[in-house]
Amino acid sequence: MKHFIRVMKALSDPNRVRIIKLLGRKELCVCEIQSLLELAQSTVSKHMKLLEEAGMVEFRKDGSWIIYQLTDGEESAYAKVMIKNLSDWLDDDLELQNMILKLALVDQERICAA
Amino acid sequence: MKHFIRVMKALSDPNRVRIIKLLGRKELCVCEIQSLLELAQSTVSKHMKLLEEAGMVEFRKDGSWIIYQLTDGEESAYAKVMIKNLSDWLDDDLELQNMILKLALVDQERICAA
DNA sequence: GCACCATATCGTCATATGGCGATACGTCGA
DNA sequence: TCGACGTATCGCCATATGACGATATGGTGC
Repeated sequence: MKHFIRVMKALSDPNRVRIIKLLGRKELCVCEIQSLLELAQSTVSKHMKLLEEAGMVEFRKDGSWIIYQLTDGEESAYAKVMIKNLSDWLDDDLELQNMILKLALVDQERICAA
Repeated sequence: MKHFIRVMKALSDPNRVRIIKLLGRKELCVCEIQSLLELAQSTVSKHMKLLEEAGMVEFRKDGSWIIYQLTDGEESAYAKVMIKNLSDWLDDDLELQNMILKLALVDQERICAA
């Protein structure tokens, strides 16, 4: 129950859902997510921590960059199913579409906040 | 996005998830849910309203009883999928198992709080 | 060592959430 | 009509949540 609730809470915030959708397209570092969502860096950092604790994202380090990607879902069945569901859902969301357009600009090089 | 968030928020509370699981077994009136979950009647009523707004439950009247059941999911694709998922999930939850045992006692007649 | 950048953590604030009791509404039976 | 029961709504409170800025941490490069 606890694990399930954690996944549901993780997906109860529009910005976190957007992060999942964006990561479905491409792995991203924190500052890119910050730039795409137009949130304070500390806010994004907190969101990523929650998503990680829910088993939905994982990260690797590249220098001082922390690069997040969706998990394969081996650790959390709930997270795995929800990631799968979300890959089909919400593609008609306008705000998300705009972010994905911006994401295309990042496609070649990392664009960070500062 | 709004609809999706509404479903996720509806499922972000353990008591509401328990209600969904119980309704998966049997339609129930508010006072039965109140008795099974051991919550105040006003609390249950509020939960049911949220679940209804998320498109997860619907109700019919039987005298002064309001009898809730899971929706068929025609109005909300998100609710439909989550109800389907939950039918397989969380069966190992102990608190839920106890409630289902109590539910068996209600199987023949309605047992209400007062 | 020192700046600089990316990220995490902390403190604070406004608002949302989940709980309760009190009360109002609606139905049924006497 | 009145009382009893089932339910909904309201007001209140404690805690959780999501946002921010300020500050700490950790890696890069000079």
